Amino acid sequence: MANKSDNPITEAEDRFVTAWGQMGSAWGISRTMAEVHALLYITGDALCTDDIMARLEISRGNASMSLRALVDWGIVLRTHKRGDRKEYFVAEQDIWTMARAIVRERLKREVEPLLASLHEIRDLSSKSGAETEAIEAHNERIENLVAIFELIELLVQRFVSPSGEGLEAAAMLLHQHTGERDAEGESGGAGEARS
Amino acid sequence: MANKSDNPITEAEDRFVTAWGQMGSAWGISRTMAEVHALLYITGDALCTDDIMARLEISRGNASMSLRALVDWGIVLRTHKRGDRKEYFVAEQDIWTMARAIVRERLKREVEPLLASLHEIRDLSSKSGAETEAIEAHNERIENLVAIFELIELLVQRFVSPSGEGLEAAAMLLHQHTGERDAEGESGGAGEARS
DNA sequence: CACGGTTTTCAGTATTTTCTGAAAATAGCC
DNA sequence: GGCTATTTTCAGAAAATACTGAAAACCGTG
Repeated sequence: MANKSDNPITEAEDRFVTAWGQMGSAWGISRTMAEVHALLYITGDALCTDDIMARLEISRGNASMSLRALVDWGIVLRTHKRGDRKEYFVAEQDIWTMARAIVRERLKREVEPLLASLHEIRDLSSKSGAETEAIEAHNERIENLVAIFELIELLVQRFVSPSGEGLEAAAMLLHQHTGERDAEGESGGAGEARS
Repeated sequence: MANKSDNPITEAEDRFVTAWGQMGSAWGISRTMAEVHALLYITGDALCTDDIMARLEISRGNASMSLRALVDWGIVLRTHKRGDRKEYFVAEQDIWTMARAIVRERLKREVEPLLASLHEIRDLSSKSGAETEAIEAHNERIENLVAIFELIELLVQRFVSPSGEGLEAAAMLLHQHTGERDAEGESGGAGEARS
């Protein structure tokens, strides 16, 4: 068997794994977790822990923890092959479903706690007896933050969460609404992936 | 002079600094940088390096580097006070301007490089002579990624970047478009902050 | 152009985060 | 239940990241 860079597809996969891993770490996700996801997504295959360990050269523990996290995020699913005791993992292939899961999860983990803090802070601030100009300005700043994050939460919930569909529609709507001036042709829309 | 938690506003400020710092680190921004920004935003004052060092208990070097980064991001501005040699810093107070700056910057730093990689990977992938079903599926996955990130880039550029205004409008549009069903009243919209 | 005040830089250190590897838990099978 | 294959956990190690402090650079002034 030849080198792993024997064909351009494998090379492309590796490059994608690297790029996605970097993106992930810039967004506060562990590089390895993003790489595992990248590998599962780009190959499209059901891989077992050993496949992933081998391809990414990581330990069993790391693979196990990353996979669990990805399953928790809802962008990777566990599967089995008949007659094989091992667990296999597949990435969600529909890119909008994936995007929704990611956005939903980040909302839950980061925006909601922040909003909870902001509400507490607002209560605390309004307890201040005096009503100087400085205090009013402070309160207004808090209000503005609460308002923008509530708006974000609302929008995300509307387009991303419950029923499912909607994000694409919104994207298309905006796309249309602002008028098309893109250079490239409409080759391969992002909404057509198989689920 | 009393304790620093002497009044609820100061307490609220500290809490906000902490919450914003946590949010920042979940999003791949250094905690301190986010805290410095939080402090400048929430106080609304022009503070000098020493003020910030004292309030956040950080070193001069750290303060200097964080401030520079914030200025680079375009969400903090340098100012001066007449008859004072020191530099002072103020946070952008308009929350939409701030949001636009942040989104724009992240697009530039993280989405654009990813897209560049994806384009290279696409070229690489298409070099594969053979056209098996597996290869076609691989190419389609890459196309889907390119499409979704190009859409994101386009939307962000449209609403966030050049002319300036637009994000609020979009938000309001969507807000309207999906029909209002929020429990709370419309107290204090996020768009009214002074610049 | 020398001086005091101010800011920046950066080598070294501290802290945080991530990863490993082996032991413990779990799960299917006979 | 006992046996083996597989997965999970987690204490400690390694790597990455952030922070400090002091020296160097900068900058307006006399």
